[in-house]
Amino acid sequence: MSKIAAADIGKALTPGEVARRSGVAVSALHFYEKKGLIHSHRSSGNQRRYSRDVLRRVAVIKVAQRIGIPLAEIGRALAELPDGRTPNAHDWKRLSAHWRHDLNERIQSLTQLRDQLDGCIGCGCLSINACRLRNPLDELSEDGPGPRLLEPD
Amino acid sequence: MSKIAAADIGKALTPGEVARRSGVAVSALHFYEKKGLIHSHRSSGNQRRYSRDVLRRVAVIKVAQRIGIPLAEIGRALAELPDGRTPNAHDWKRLSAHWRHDLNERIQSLTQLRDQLDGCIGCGCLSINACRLRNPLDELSEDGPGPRLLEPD
DNA sequence: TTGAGACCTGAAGTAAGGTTGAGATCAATA
DNA sequence: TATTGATCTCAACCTTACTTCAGGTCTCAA
Repeated sequence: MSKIAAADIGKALTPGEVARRSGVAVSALHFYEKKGLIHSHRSSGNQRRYSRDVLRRVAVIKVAQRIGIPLAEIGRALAELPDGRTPNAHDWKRLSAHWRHDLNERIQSLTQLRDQLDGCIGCGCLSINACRLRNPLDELSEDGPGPRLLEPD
Repeated sequence: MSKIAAADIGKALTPGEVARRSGVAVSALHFYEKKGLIHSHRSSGNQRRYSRDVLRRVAVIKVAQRIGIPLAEIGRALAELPDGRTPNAHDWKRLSAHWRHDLNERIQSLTQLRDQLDGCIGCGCLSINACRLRNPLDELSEDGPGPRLLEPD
C-alpha cells in the first residue's frame, strides 16, 4: 500500500527529461521557475527535480503563449489556482475559456484590419486623412478642435 | 515659374511637425532613419528636415506594423522600390497585397488554434499525447521511431 | 538680442522571453 | 575509479522597437 502510494507520487523528473518531453529548453525551465510559473524541489546534490505535473503546467504555458498571452499573465492565472496547484480539468476549462475569448478578440481585430486593407489596397488612399487604415481609433470625423493625430499630407 | 516649382517641392518639415502629424515620436523618427526606413536632409544648423513624403512612408510603416510585419522587413520592402522612392499608389498596391497575404495567414492560423481550443476546452485532454493543441505540427500519429516531442505525462 | 523651446548626438535603459558562457559540482557508466 | 554528460549559479548577452538622459546647439518670435 505504501508502495503504491509512493508510486502514485511518481518518479521525479530531471531537468533534461522535462526539457525533452515538454519541448522547452532547460534554460527556459529555469526562466519559468524564476518567474514563478513552475516549481521544483532539489535532489541531495542540489539539482532540480520536477514532479510530473510540471509537464501539464508547461503544456498550458505553451498553449497560452501560442494564443498570445504574455508570460506574466499566464503566471498570474496559474498563481490564482488554489494551493498553487497545477490546473485540473475544471481549471483548464475556465482558463481556456477565458483565453479563447482573448484569442477571439485578436482574430476579430486582425480580420477588421484585413477588411480595411482590402478596401485600401487599390485606392492609394493611405495619403488621405479619412483613411480608416490610418485612423485605427475612429476618433475623427468630427472636425472641431481637439486632438488630430493625422493631418492631411 | 521657378517660384511655383519651388512650391511644388514644398516646405520642408521639421522633426516636430512630422512627429505631430504622423503620430510617432521624434525619437522614433531618429530610429527609423538609423534603420534606413526614412530619410532626411539637414538645415544649415544641422537639424533634420523632411520632405512631405516622409508622412506617407511613416503611414505605410505604421500600417505594416499593425499587420505584424517587423521593421526590418518593412525596411527591406521599402528599400526595393526603385530610386529609394516613397511608395506611390501602384507600389502600395503591391506591398499591401503582399502584406495582406501574410495577415491572412496569421488570421487562419489563429482561427485554427481557436477551433482546436474549442475542441479541448471541456475535455481536459491537454494531458493526452494525441491532443492537437499540444502538437501543433501534426507530426505524430505514426508511432514508429523518430522524434517524439511530447511523450505522455 | 535674448530666452524659450526645438533639436543634436551617443550611450544607456526598458520590456519580453529567453539563450549563452564560465567555472564548478553531480551522477551514472565503463 | 575515472570520466563523461548533466546540472548548478549568476551575469551577460540577444532581438525588437523604441525611450530617456546628458550636455550642448539652433531657431525664431518678442
